[in-house]
Amino acid sequence: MPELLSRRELNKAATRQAITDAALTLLRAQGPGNFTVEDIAESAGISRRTFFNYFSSTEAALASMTHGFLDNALQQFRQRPADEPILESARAALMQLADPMTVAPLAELFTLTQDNAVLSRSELEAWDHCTEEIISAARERFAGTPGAVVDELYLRALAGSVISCGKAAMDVWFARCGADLSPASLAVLRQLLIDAMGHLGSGFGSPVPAAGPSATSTTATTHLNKERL
Amino acid sequence: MPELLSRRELNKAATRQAITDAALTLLRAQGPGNFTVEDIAESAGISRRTFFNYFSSTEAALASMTHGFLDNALQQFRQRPADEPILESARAALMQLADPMTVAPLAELFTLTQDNAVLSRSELEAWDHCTEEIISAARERFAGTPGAVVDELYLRALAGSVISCGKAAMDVWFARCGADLSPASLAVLRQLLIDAMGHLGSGFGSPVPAAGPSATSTTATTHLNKERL
DNA sequence: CATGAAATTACACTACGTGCAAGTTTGCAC
DNA sequence: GTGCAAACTTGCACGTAGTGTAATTTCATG
Repeated sequence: MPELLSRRELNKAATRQAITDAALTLLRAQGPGNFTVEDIAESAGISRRTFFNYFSSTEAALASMTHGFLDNALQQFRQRPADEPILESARAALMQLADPMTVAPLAELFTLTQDNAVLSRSELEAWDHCTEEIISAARERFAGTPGAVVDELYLRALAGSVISCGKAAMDVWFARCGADLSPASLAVLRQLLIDAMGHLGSGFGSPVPAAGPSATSTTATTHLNKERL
Repeated sequence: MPELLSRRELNKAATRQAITDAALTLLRAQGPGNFTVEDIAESAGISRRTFFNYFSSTEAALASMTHGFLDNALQQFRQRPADEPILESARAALMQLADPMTVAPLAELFTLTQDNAVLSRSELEAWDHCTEEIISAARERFAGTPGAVVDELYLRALAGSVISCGKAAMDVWFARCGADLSPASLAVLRQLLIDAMGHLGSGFGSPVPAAGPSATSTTATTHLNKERL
């Protein structure tokens, strides 16, 4: 009776989930750096060795949330029509992130680890990994148009900049709203993402975001400054 | 007889240098991950414990080169006139990197570590650290103009994008030219940096770099593709 | 149920990173 | 120079990370 997912795969998924849950619980309770892999394993009901069969480190286990978050955005990007301007595709993909269910784990993770060097390092790695995937996705898209010569520099500079803008928007949002997930807060995040992509699309011509033809960009970002960054 | 640098500081600088030299030598000889901190310490003529008084890990010792490299660029940025367009300042600062003496250590480090996860992680951290510093520098610059409201999102998105473009240019350059430090190769790097900043300044409007008013941008980047990335 | 593949586990081992308490070097005042 | 205090180095011990290996258990399939 072959189901969609075999027993083995279900077990693995459950174990994986148990590990990340246990890691997050311990992070909440003890704070970063105050618990060991053994603690996680015990809390997840597995052996220390099994933990390492799933993740190479504590940080990797926690960063899997960020990976899931970014994979979500990447999936959105891949589904955009190929003839759409690429910056518009990126904007639309990033917009999907301003969803309560999506950002919630990342927001908490951010607040819990923002002052921890070794953990933010894994976050960096996750963003970088996403950049590489965007490069692949964009390369495939351009390769679809026949006869086009793909400029590797263009791809990499673009993908890196898009990710940087997404990261900048989230950083500012976290600094401004903390872990607030209210509709108003998420609206701020959306506007920040729009504004950041607006800056990118207009070549960073002016610190005051010029309202694009399609974006009714209220200058919500220019009124607040001196945030805790 | 108080010299410019006291004996203590000279000794520390020498030890620090001995450590990084030893680490680089071992990296060349054994390859990444095939030597220990103890090996470095012995090669540098110090104890294992002393190594950790200077660097928190092997990767940190090696990443100090990248830090020096990027600090150089940052210094250039800070020296640009405050009324200059900020993207032009960034372009000028990045241009300083295309200097044989400056890129040589970084180029070698890159070729030696490009397929090593744990080492490139430290490189990422160095670039991120530089981003934060650029944000500070740019914030100070804008704060200089009286009455200006500093848009934190603009700052962070801009700094991140500039760094991403610099990184993209170096990545493409390494992929294309390897560790070649000939004048021709460095000219390629300069052109890549110019083109990347051109893309950024024009809002990534077209994959073909539009020759800016001041840049005689031959489209050197569009002819080659399928590089080993 | 029998059999083999896949996953978990215990165990051992190397290396990392740090606290601590010595010992050594340097700077400074007398 | 002598003495002293601060800075630096070193050895030691300890807990933890991460990995290889071999034995054991769990699952799928005939």
